Formats: sequence, structure tokens, C-alpha cells
Amino acid sequence: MCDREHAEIDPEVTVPEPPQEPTRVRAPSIRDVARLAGVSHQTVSRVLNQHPSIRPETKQRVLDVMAELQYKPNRAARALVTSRSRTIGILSASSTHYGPASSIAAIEAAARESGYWVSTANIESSDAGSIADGLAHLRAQGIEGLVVIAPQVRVFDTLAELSIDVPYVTLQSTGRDPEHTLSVDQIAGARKATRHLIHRGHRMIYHLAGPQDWIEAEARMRGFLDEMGANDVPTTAPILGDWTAEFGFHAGRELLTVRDFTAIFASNDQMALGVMHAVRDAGLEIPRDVSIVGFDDIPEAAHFWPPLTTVRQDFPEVGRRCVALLLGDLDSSAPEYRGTIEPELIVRDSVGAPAF
Amino acid sequence: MCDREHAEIDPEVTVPEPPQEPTRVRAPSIRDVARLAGVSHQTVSRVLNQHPSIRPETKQRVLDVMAELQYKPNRAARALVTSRSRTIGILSASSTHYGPASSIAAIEAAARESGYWVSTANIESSDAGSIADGLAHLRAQGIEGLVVIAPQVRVFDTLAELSIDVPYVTLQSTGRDPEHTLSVDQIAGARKATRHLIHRGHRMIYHLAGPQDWIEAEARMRGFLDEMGANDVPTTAPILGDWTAEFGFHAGRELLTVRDFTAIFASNDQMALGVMHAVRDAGLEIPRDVSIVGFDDIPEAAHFWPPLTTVRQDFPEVGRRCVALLLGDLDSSAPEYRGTIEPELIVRDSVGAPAF
DNA sequence: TCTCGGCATGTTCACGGTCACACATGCCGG
DNA sequence: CCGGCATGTGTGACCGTGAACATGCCGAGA
Repeated sequence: MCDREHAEIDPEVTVPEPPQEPTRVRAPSIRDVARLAGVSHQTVSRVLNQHPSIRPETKQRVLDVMAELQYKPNRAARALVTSRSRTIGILSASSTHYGPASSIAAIEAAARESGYWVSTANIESSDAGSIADGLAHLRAQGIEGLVVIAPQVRVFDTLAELSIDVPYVTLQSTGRDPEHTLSVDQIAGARKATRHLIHRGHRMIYHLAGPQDWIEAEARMRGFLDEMGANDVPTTAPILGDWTAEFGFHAGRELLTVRDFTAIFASNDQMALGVMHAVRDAGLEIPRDVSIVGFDDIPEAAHFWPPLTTVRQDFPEVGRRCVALLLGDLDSSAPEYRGTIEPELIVRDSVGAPAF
Repeated sequence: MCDREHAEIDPEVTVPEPPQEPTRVRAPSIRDVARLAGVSHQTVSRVLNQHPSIRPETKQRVLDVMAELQYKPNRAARALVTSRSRTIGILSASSTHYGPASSIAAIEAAARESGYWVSTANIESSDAGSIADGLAHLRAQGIEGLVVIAPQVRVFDTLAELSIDVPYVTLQSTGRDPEHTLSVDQIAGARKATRHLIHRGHRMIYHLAGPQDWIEAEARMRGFLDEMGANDVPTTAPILGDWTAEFGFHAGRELLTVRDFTAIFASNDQMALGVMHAVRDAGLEIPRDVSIVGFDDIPEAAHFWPPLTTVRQDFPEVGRRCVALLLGDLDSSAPEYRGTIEPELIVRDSVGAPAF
């Protein structure tokens, strides 16, 4: 110390490299803390990990030094030695939609509360390559758990192929993998929607389904067909859409050229909106001429014209339970939440009695 | 080494625990690969890092062993030694909305392509504590870059207070921090929307603004006021909303009790939707009685009744540029994308000439 | 009084990579 | 013929943390 001070003053001793910016100051480590607190690094580590047998005054001294140095534990080092990343991966499709986005937000919040980080990978298309890419990306990160909100059938195949080695939860019921599933009972929801239309007197009901390879879409379709069958109402083949309002609009227009129906059950609210658009464009009124039911209850649905009768899914709850489920595997505590969540029919103004 | 081998063979020396399931097989490391390939661990590392001077056959041998062992590099170890996490953090508010969600998805895609991971933290309320929490959460993770999609004014204060030590980009123009900003020019967008109404003959125009503490909301409001001023149209005080359709509905209802306006410029499409709902509930027609312009161009806007005239923001592009900007700081390559993106007026059917 | 056990703390090593440096080989020019 | 340089590879240290084990001290029980 004395030397250095001297060196700075004495003009003769030229410091070769006055450390003007010494390759960026490295962050303080537990050893730095230890040195200043006059303890061993292990004691610092013990403070960090709430080890019981530390004298309160020692602990306090360490904590003080930590604060002074603005010490931040190094996650990489910790992950390396414990081989735990404390990171949950989310594989998500269509994360711009309200439902998935809500669940993701809830998952993040719940995970954070439990001291976990969340990392996402969005897949755009549903081809196997894209799915595998996303999965590989997450896996390379060393995630400890995986949430799949990309509910295409193919995802499950890929999941199996890649023999995912971490606990995972999927937000959709596949039927074939109940162990890892936490789902809103899409079938029950679809039945409620369909039943509502039937009870109001409709017999000619079309179903605007989601993409074939989506498990949810399939489940809602099944629910529709089941309920129709249970009530002995003849059905026509569902129309396979792509979840967008745009598709709903075109499908609606197509359907209206024949107009052999009094009601439409759309597989999500966006498609329902598109259909409503087409119906009005045709000079018809909802629900006088055509009744419509949607699915999801996005926040906007209450302000469609007319306000849309739909099936509400509690997306945040799904996200929360999902994390609980995962953490149950990971930390073997936390309550058991496995099982399904019952969606709820929200009756608004888009359904009336059939016109004829 | 000799000793150990001997011990395993000599029946007298009883191995206390025949490792039937040796506490879960640990993942293969570069040393395992090295041993099987008959090279040093350093050579394996060189293969991993595309070091130029390796004999092709050596490289191939290493690669073969890697494949055989299903070797996966350990991210934590690499991060520890290089002190690079290759992780970008996203601090986001209202991530369930279409705009932020789109940007997040684009950011994730762009980051992934560049070999970065993305981790998100959502903040619900805009209180300083919540913001600081989210930021701390990300920081504890050792993020290398930060994207802020939580455009409340307070976030910037917190950002400054916590003296964030990583490069960051905010998706909104603050005016005061152009260095770190990449933004859609909200003011220009709002002016376009307002000008459109004025050109169609409207003189009594209300503005339904977003929450006061949102920078975007403020900018759109400023754009509205600027354009009104530039055209010498007298203005009334904007109404401060919360982005929701629900609020738009109530505000619209309130406004219609007086009905001293011919047009409304809503600060986003959801609020516009709510207003439309209120207008129709009052027995009026759009655009005959009231003209409405929104902002964002969410995919549903084209199917509102009537299809909504609005201002389109290219969210994905924002996300992409954002990553480019960040990676420019990080990797000092990649083109410079700093600057603003001009939003675009999408004219549909919700604006007409004023009724009187 | 001696031993034993628990507390508070220190020492050493391991985790799985990368980096700096050393070393062997072969080619080329003086 | 020898030194220097490029190429290909190995050795050992190091990153920051936590676990196993060691140590010193103190009080309780034999």
C-alpha cells in the first residue's frame, strides 16, 4: 500500500500502465466479502444460505460488508456447483394471444415468487423442426422444468422423441399423458357453450373449430360433437380455422351464402368476432338472425357488438397451478394441484332464440 | 491410479457401496469426451469453440464421441469462466396486450437467432417497488442486456436509481434518454390520426388518453394536442384512461351524456372498442354520428364494427431492431438501427364526415 | 478431571468450462 | 545445418460457489 502511494507520487518510478480502466472491475465475490469481514469465504457462503450456526454478530458483520460492497451472488457459479439452474422454460406458440400471454405472465410471477427464473422460447410454425429448435434452445440453457403452452399434437411427439429429461407440464389435456397435464377442461367448456345454444332452441349449429393439430381445438370440437350427440341434434362437419378473426370473417361469409344455420359456436373469441363481422356485412343482426358463442373470454369480448357470450378460462390460475405442479416435482413441497379447471360460461348478448 | 484399479479387483477389499445407482449419472463433461476421444480436454474445448487449428480427423473424432455421449455443454460453467450469461432480460408491463406480446416474441426470436436467451419479468403495478423487484430479479440473473417494455415514467427513474450496469434499450421515446431509445414515433402517429379526423371536417374531437404515467400515452396525447394546435382547432382536456375496453366504454357513456363532439381519438384500440360499444348503446351509429380512431392496429381491429381506422405499429420490427441495438453494444457488430420507426395510418370505416 | 458432542468457523476440493502458456513437430530461409 | 515460425496439442490455473471434512472451543455428564 505504501509502495503504491509512493509510486504515484515519485516521478522517477514510472508505473507502466496506470490502471485507468483496469479491464473493468470484477464484481466482488464471497472472498472479497470474506476478507473485509475478517472471516473465511465459507462463512460468507453460510450467511448466504441461512446456515443456522453462525454467531449473530458474525452474520451481521458479513451482511454489512455485503451491503457496502454491493455484493451480488453469482448465479452461474452457484448453478455450476449445485447443478441447479433455478430456471423454468416455457415453450410457447402464439404467445401474442391473450390466453397464452396471460398464462405466461402468471407463470413468471409464480416462479419468481418461488425464486425461479423463467425463460421463453416461442415457436412460430408447428413443424417439427421449429419445435425441436425451441426445445433444444431451452434445454441448452439447463432448465429445470418445462411448461408447454404450445399445444400442438406434434409437440408431444417431439417431447417424447427428444426424451426430455426434466419435469414438464403441458397446459392442455392430451388424454394420453395425464401425469404431466394440467388443463382447463376444454371439452366441458365446449359442451356448456353448445348446450346453451341448444337450450335456447337452436338445432342448426355450425362449429368453427381451431387448427386440427391443436389439442385444444380438438377437445373443443369433441365437446361440441358430444353435446350435440347427447341432445340428438344432427351436426354438420366442423370448419377448421386458424384462430384468427380474419379466418372467422371469411368462413362466416362463406357460410352465409347458404345460410342453413341459426347459430355458430366459434372455437375462440377472435374467430367469433370475424364471424360477427361477416354476419353484419350480410345485413343480418346478432342475435336476431344468427346467434354466436365464442371461447376464452378475452377482455374485449364484453365490448364486441353485441357483447359476446363465451366460455371463460382462468388463464392466470392455470399459470399459477402449473408452477406449483412443477415445483412440486422440483422441491417436493407445495400442494398438489394436478387436475383440471372447469371453465365457465359467460352469458352476454350474442345468443337469442332462433329466428325460425 | 494403480491402487484404485487394484482395489476394484481384489476381493478382499470390500467396496462398501457397489454403485448400483451412483446418485444419478452426472452429465458428461468435456473431460469425459476427451478421455474417450483420446485427446486432452482442451482439444475438446477447441472443437466446441471452432478453433481453427485442429486436425480435421481429430475434430471428427471428438464430434463423434460428443454425439455418442450426447454431450451438452454446461452453460453455467461457461458463463462462470467467461462471465457472459448470453441472456437478455425483458422488463415488461401489460405483457398480455397484443403490442408488448408481439415485441417480446420478436425479441425472443431475434435473440435466439443470435445465440442469446431471453428471460422475462412482468410487473403488474407501476409502483416503484414492483419495478425495482422485477429489475432486481433480472439483475440477479446476470443479464447482459435489458429491454424495457414497461414504459412508465417511473421505470426510468428506477433504472437510474439502481444504476443499471448493463446496456439497455427502452421501447419508448422518453425524450430525455435518446441514447438508449428505440421507438415508434408515437407523436407522429397520433398526429396522423388527429390530422385524419381534422381533414374529414371534424372540429370537436375528444382524446381518450392512456394512463398518465405511461410515456406512450403522454406522447400520443402530445401528438394529438400538437396537431390540433397546428390546425387551430380548439381542444378540450384529454380524458385519462387505463387502456382497457372497459374504461373506454364508461368514458364513452359519460361523454355521450353531453355529446359535444363529433369524433374521438382513442389512445389504443381497446379503448376505442369500448367507446364504440358505448356509442351504439346510446343508439348512435359509427361513423354517421360519431367518428372514432384507435391506435395499435391489433389484429381484431379490422373486424370491429365498423372496422376501425387506427394507427399501425410494427411491433415485431421494433422487437427485432431492439435486439440488434443491444447486440450492437454487446458484440460490437450488427448494423446500427437506432432511431424511430414511423407508424402508419390504417384507414378503415370508423371515420366519416361530421354529422353537423 | 476426562471425554464427548455440538457449535462456530476454517481448509480443501470439486463443479465444467476457458485461458495462458508450454511443448512437439515440420517447413522454410539464411 | 540451424533457428524461427506456424500448426496442432497438452498442462495447469482459474472463475465463484457450496459440500465434505477438519478444527478449536465450551459445557455437560460420567
